[in-house]
Amino acid sequence: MASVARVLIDTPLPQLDRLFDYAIPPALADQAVPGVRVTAPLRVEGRLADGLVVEVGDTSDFDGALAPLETVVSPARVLAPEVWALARRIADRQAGSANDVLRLAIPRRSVAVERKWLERGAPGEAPRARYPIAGYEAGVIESAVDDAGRLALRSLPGVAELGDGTWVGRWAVTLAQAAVRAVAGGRSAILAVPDYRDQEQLEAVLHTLVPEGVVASLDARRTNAQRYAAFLACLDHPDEKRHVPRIIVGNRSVVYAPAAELGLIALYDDGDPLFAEPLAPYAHARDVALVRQQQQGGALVFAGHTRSVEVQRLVELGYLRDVGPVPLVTPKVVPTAAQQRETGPDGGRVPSAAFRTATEALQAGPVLVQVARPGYVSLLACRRCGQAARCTNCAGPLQLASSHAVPSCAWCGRLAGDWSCSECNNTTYRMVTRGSGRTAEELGRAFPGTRVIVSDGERPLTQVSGEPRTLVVATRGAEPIAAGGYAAVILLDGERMLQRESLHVGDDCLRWWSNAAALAAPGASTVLVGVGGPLAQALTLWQQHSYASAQLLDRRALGFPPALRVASVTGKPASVQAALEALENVPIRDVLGPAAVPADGPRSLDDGSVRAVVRFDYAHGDEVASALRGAIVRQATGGRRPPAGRRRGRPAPTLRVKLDDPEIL
DNA sequence: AGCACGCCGACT
DNA sequence: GTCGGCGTGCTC
Repeated sequence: MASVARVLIDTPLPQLDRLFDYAIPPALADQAVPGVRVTAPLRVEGRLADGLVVEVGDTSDFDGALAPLETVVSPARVLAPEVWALARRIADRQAGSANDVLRLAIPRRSVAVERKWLERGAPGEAPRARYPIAGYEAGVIESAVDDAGRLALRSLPGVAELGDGTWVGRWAVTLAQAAVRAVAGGRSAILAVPDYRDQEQLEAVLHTLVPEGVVASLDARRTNAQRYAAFLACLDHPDEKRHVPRIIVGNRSVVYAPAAELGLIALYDDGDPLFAEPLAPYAHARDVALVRQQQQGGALVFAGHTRSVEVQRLVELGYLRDVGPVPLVTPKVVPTAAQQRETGPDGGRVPSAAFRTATEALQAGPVLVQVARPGYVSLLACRRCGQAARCTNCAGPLQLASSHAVPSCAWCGRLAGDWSCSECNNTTYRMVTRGSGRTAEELGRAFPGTRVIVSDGERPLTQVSGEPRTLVVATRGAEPIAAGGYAAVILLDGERMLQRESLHVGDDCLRWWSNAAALAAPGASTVLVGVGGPLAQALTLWQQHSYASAQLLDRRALGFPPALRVASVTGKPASVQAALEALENVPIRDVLGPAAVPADGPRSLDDGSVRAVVRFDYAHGDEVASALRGAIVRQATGGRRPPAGRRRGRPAPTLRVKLDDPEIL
């Protein structure tokens, strides 16, 4: 019987982010096993901290006398050994705390849910059926799953019908089948998708392939109790003797799911910004998946209609194998030059070629129109001089929520009923961009006898019927699936989407367009309005990987990620300075800044923060992370603290480090 | 975070 | 001579 427990204390303090040894009292000897929640005294007898037993043994490196564990909270082993290894590695890589990672990996405890789980017997039987995975070279995905292959998988465009009349993207069928292959081989699979609409598709397919208890869903749209129940469903019940393989589906944090004997970890559409974790330590799900596959083995699949620059880099390094459909399947995409616009009943927004395509296709089935912005009208400008209308309070852009609404500021929300132009004092404005609501009104007039359905970020639809004379207006990313596929897809706002200023606008647009085009019926046309050049070419030829490859070349030339890595260091000038000094003996490439912060938009202008961006090579990631981590710990312990009187508001960390922040630059 | 230890100014 | 200031450091 082990006498020493190594415990991770549940605390946000960076200086306590290590294991503490405790003596296991004889009374707890058979309960204090790796993975269970415990309470233990810390520093002062009488003060108890929560913690997790990471491992047990008979010796300790600690010089003093070990304090005894106080209690074992529950027999549920919520911290699986492989999840601990992953959390430790990710925390180190991101200059963060393992506790922060585990907050994403383990839901808060719910006593009632846990009791129910413990009382119930262990269910689950592995499916034996095998399904040939269609659309690719025979056996190529199967053997990758069987032999721990690493794939950059080009998903099949198009939609597929399940037995019960629901339709899903064909990508979902491929990934579900790959997961079933893993489970049939006795190992678990993790399938990570950007949002719940993608997740519903995967679940629908899996429902037709495997028995109920095999699939666990860990999505964030549920209450904590539901999430904890789903989490426990992934664990082997204490009474269960054998390991039950499962298919675990979820959003970005599912990459931390407890899955012993992992056969497959797959991400769909890894370029979607939803895979970037907004909570410390800000690890991207793609990176977590890469690390986990290295640690735990099994197959690794990045699937999607587009190729992220990050995955393309790994393909070109030979780390991932590029696998595409056989035979080749490509949607029919027609670019339309911008100048062909004619003024018509639609207000001149839809060029004649696209108009003809839509009119014709509406007789055969539903037509998808993809637009850029949600809501009604997003921006206003002076009717006389064209100057953009801005808030007098914070200079944010003014917007209109409905046709009769008073303009309001998009940033601070202030109403601007008394607006006048800052240039010419004119008080009348006009609309310069049109959202899905406005477009729906216009298109309804342009296509008489047509039913118009709107799907946007606020009210997204999952599925529409295959009825003809249905026009579906959707903002990018909120396109519903049409039964049988759309008879035509019109990508309307390409020009405007490209106007955003960002390092990866091109990648984002190509992703939005490709994902929409993938919803078309076989042989149906997709019209890209008003965009030419390499992006239009990549979409037309359905060669998104070529665009990613060209992007990678650009990034190399510019010294931007993912050609190299970056760390942003934000905080008070003195803290940032100290962090940069900690990097003095680390072979970084260079430091940009520290510059006065334009960091997080209009909110944080007055807090006096600065930000520096450190660029470094992949080979030196560990050194950079540990040096920055040192600076964080030093600043948490050494530095003088705010005066005794407690300050209002949240404590605003004086030093924040983000590695590989996709929003940087 | 808390909380104790530790080495310099006004006090019975 | 001591009581107590909060700067510095530790938490099994």
